Amino acid sequence: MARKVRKGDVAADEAVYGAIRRAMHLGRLAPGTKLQEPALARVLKVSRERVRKALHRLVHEGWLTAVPNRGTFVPSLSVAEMREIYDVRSMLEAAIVRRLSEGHSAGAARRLKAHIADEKAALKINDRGRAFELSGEFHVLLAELCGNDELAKLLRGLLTRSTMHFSLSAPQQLHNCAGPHDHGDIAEAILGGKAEKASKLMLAHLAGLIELQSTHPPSAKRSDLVEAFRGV
Amino acid sequence: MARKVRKGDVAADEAVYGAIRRAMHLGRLAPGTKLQEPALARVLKVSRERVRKALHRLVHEGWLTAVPNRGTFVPSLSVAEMREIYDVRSMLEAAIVRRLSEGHSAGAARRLKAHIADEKAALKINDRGRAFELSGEFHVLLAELCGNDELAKLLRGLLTRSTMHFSLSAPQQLHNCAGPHDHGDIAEAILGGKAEKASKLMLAHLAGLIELQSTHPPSAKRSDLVEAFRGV
DNA sequence: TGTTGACGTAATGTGCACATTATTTTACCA
DNA sequence: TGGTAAAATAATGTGCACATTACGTCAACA
Repeated sequence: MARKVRKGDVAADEAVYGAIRRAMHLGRLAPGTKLQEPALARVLKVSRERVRKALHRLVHEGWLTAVPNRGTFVPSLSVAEMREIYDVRSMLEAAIVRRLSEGHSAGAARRLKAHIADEKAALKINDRGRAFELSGEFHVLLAELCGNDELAKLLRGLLTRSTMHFSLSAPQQLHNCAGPHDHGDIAEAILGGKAEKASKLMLAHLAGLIELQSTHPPSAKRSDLVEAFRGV
Repeated sequence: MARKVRKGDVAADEAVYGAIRRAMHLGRLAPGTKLQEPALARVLKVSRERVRKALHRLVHEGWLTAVPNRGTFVPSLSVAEMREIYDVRSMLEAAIVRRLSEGHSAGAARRLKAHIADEKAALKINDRGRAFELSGEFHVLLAELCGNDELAKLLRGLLTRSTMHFSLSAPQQLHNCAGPHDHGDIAEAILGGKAEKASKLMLAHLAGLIELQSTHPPSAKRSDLVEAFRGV
């Protein structure tokens, strides 16, 4: 990040924004942690204003919660909120797989097969981190294959928010999806044109994720900022 | 708005944000209009920093588009983007009415009936503005009746974005919904427990809206800022 | 006359200093 | 010793001044 800072440097903004998001995604920032602007500016080696801008953006996007004159905090997503998000995802993703089952391009089928192969490979060599990442991207991929950018963007936001409190609690020993072969089954149903089956499988898959996450209540301990942003 | 500006004054921020959103909703700001910070600060009688904050928020929420070192502009929503948004709405709202048809509380039924009555009353006395407002709220109401806050919040964003380029082009002589009795029919199907029929009606309703909006291409003329924010 | 170049003006982006508020520490008293 | 209040400290919020960039104007030249 040792670049010359010029006017309108969107890369620096993105770097700060990305660093915080990455730290959250890696589970380095426990819910309830206060993100102090001076401390963050020191750790990330940027000005306080840049930190402020990134924090405001993250608040607007729902990643963080701001309390006036108090500061910005990592939210403690309740189980109820999580269930609501999964509920919305169920509506959208059921419609997505149904639509894909009823018709998709040859390129879509190829990308889908390639992704499933990647996931299996990652599981085979026991690469937890990669498998976790890919399992999340699977759901985004399905949205992208519909050819609707708005849909993909929306689902990406829902996915990251729904997996947030999960990855915040215990990201090391988790797998992003209940059954490792769930994705393969869903893809198979889509490629076979079985709309109802694909829809049912997706709903069951998401229901399984809710159960899995509900059993992992997030811990209450606060995180240290210097530790959290080590190498992100 | 003649208040003493104190530390952490969230009301002032909200006022600026609301003024811009209201001006857009009223169709005062034509697509392509540049929102200059000094001019806005003069018109709204606030500091430039406050305007900047509001603009950044509106950009992050998708209402405006920012070009680095160039400024912030009222976006020209293409027909393709509009269709994508309506596509997502179709997925969600079909699921919503299906769910409501399969079961809802007595209070939900009462609120739904009351809303339909309000809409009919507004149409009867030919109150275009009120009818326009209510017709939009109908869709949000359905989401709210599901008891899922995340869902309602999401749909509200989609609704405002989808009606944006419409209200930007010719908001005066428009009705927000294709058939004036569409909402009544949908509500009737929901209250009668006819899930499939309600779903079909909603999809047809949204399809009609797309057609209606596709025939109204937004004008290309720029807006004057002092004129746009008169009394908002 | 059309085009290109430089210059002046005005906008955006950023860091800094200060005001205000919250939090912690400390001292004092019952 | 426990509790309360006040002062010190540190954080957030805001306006301002300056640097940088884009845009419009005008003149010179082919």
